[in-house]
Amino acid sequence: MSDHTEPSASAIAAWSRLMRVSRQLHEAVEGDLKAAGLPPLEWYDVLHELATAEEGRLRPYQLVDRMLLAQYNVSRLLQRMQDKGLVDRLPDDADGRGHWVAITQSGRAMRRAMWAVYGPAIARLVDGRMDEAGQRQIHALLTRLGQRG
Amino acid sequence: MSDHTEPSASAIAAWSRLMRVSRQLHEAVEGDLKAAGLPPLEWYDVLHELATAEEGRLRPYQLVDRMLLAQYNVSRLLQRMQDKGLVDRLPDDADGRGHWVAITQSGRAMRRAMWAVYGPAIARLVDGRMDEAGQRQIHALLTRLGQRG
DNA sequence: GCCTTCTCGATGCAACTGCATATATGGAGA
DNA sequence: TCTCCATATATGCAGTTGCATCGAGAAGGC
Repeated sequence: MSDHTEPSASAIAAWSRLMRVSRQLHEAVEGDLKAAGLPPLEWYDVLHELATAEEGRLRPYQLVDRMLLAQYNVSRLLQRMQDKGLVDRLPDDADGRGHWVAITQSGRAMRRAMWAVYGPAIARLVDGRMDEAGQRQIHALLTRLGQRG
Repeated sequence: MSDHTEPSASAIAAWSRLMRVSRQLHEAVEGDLKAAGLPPLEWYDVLHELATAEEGRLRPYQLVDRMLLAQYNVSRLLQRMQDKGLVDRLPDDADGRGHWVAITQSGRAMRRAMWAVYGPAIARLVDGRMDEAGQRQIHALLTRLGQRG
């Protein structure tokens, strides 16, 4: 589709829009959470992954894979969340190198509290601006962009 | 389009895909730049804004507006870039509170060097994965999402 | 068993960010 | 002019990130 060196004008336009809009929307949600005295979005992602995982627990490396976060970043994020009592670390009897990270009751409550802000934000920013057909279209197009190949 | 509280399933799907793919692509480009020993993407944005501005210069607050960055962040980013000789600060005779930030020759060279990596990355990640029709479509849809309203 | 290599996770240090606030000038109005 | 508020930019401090590396256990070959 190109000489693989100089991007097309339409690719540059799509790229810039993607970078700008995604950051803008991300910050809008972060702002809502902060205004409600809640922790950042990535805490929600962790809690969500854990809550929907088998037995409410995952190994840290699984979180690294699912969240596209650096390993050291996950390590410290979990430490902070544990300090707040939202997750627990439990030994993994089958693998002495690591441990399980399990969501606590307090963590489940925090997930609900965050969703009470996050959900309406998505409703406002996405449902409020685009009908379902557009949403499906953008989902499909972004999926193509995310495909490595 | 909704009760403005609970987002639709398609909105959640579009949202997650947007957050995930934009971050993934951003990191891919940052990785390319880092591998080439070049500074981060936002340095390119500053250099681009300055290079295309009247007389190659802008006031810091104009960069804040165009780049959706926090004021204190721009202040320090410019300091770092000045330390590397990529921009200069010049007094603004008409407004003693601030100053002009001007791109240097070295800054223009850095912009070219970064584009030599950035451009091909966009070509690979966008042109390589989607034809022009798709690119235009995603641009249009994202523009709608970015519209406050 | 023993060695080598790989995987999992944590951490010291430097760089960067966010928040609150400081400094200085501009501008409007009494 | 003097006062008061707004705008432009910088900065101290605490919290977070990135990078490199470390230590410990797992896994495979011999």
